[in-house]
Amino acid sequence: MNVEDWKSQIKRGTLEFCVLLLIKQRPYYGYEIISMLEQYPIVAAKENTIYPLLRRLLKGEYISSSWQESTEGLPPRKYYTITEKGNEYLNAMCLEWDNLLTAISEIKGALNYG
Amino acid sequence: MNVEDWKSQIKRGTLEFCVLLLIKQRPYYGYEIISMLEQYPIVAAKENTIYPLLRRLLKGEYISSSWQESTEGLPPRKYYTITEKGNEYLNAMCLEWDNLLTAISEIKGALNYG
DNA sequence: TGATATACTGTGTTGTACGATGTATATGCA
DNA sequence: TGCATATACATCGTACAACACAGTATATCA
Repeated sequence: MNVEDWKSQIKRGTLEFCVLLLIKQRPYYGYEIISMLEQYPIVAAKENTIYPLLRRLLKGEYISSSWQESTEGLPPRKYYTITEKGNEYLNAMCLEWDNLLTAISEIKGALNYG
Repeated sequence: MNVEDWKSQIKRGTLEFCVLLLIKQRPYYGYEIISMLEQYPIVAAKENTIYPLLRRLLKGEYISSSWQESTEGLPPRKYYTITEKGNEYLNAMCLEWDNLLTAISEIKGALNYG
């Protein structure tokens, strides 16, 4: 039990949240998601985490996928698009995320006024 | 995979964070922590979650405990106090928590400007 | 031959949340 | 006496996401 372990635990759920927030914006392909998240070490994750996550979201029909040929002779890319079900899921997540921020903020506040 | 599952996942790490934030304020006993967290459904947890968590924190020496007799004939209470090591751990968590909020905020921001 | 970018797969481990259940003390009610 | 309720702590087993480690495959460029 240390801060590194905690950072790994805190990603549970948050990673899924981040990925859906990205895909809601526009279609993303897997490698692109990994690169985007790398910018933020606290939510960075490698292939062995992101691809299973994308597969779970596909299976739950929160996202859909389609292959696109690359223009520069690169391997084709699988683009992921959010579905209507995914949008509803994400909206529910956003509400719960706000609840979480409120809860932690108030618990922290008790440190000053409790 | 649904919002209820996600709420359970999001508690990973956050619960530990909340418990330490509470205990930093003043000594708390287990049942009191459970009652406090019940006020916020997103971080609410039962005995089977909180007591193992407290035992892990004790084992890691992030908190210490002492039994106190109850004044009204109720069962004795085990009070938990944060240690110096626990304070350092909590400070590191606070920094990472801010990183997380920044990351999610910027990823959300990409929805508007990206 | 090697590096880089893209894209996906598989095995096994770890650790936390949580369902279910148990132990124990004291009060209140019929 | 019997039963419910509140308080207070504990144990057992399961599910699952993150992740370490490793591998497969295509295509470009030096």
